[in-house]
Amino acid sequence: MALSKTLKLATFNVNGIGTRLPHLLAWLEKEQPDVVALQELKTVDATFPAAELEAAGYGAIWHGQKSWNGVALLARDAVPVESRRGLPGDPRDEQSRYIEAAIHGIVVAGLYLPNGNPRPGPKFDYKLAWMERLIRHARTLVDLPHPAVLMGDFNVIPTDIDVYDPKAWRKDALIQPEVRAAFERLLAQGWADALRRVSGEKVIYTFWDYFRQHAERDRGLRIDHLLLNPALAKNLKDAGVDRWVRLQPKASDHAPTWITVRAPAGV
DNA sequence: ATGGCTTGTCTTACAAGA
Repeated sequence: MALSKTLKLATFNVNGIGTRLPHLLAWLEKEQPDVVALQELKTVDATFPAAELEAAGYGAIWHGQKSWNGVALLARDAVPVESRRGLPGDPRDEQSRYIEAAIHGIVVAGLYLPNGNPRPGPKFDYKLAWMERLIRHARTLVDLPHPAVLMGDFNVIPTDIDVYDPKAWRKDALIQPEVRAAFERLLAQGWADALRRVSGEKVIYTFWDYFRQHAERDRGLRIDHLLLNPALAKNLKDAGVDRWVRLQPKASDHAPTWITVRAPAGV
């Protein structure tokens, strides 16, 4: 038997793939992830940089949108086999926030959960409704015999240790009790929060805003998550955040967040 | 309570982000 192979899965909110392509390519080259979920492409399908990613060794599928949102999945030396784009449950929803594919033997859901500010208001209502649709769809994935991951920018601060100053954020949509409760209900289906599972109670941030040198001062939030179904969680090896990407000039406000897993049998 | 900064856009102001 061959030694079991390790796969690295990562999520990265690029905050505009047009501006951030050099950062993305440098990160791919250095860290060599096998599976990547991207959020906030902020570009239409026609201008997604598929050729540049192909040249870097990555097959891709993407769901763009003018100016806002937009998600993609990348596969190193492979092409993602798309199973879904867009969450079921609201045919009128035109925001590009969900894409799903089979990659290297894993069901991979890449998501960009709505921010929800300002609150209260229609954007917060949309966030809560989107979370209900995610919970309903995730129910169909969690008990699969195949490994599955939900990864992306969840725009949810799960607990007070996931924010540098809970009081400063207490009115924000990312920290509201009903948002946290919905995230807890998602986890309660059987999903493992991989960063927490690996790191215990350690403080981990994945986002630092552009104000007051928050990145350099490490005043951040943990809002990018990788949730693993039981079939994948049993293969979890390690997890982390590539904070060095956030400290580059002209960086996204998010850093790539990753796990390593033992590859599924037959991959 | 606000603003601080960054992105993309039918740009020189605005909406949206978190």
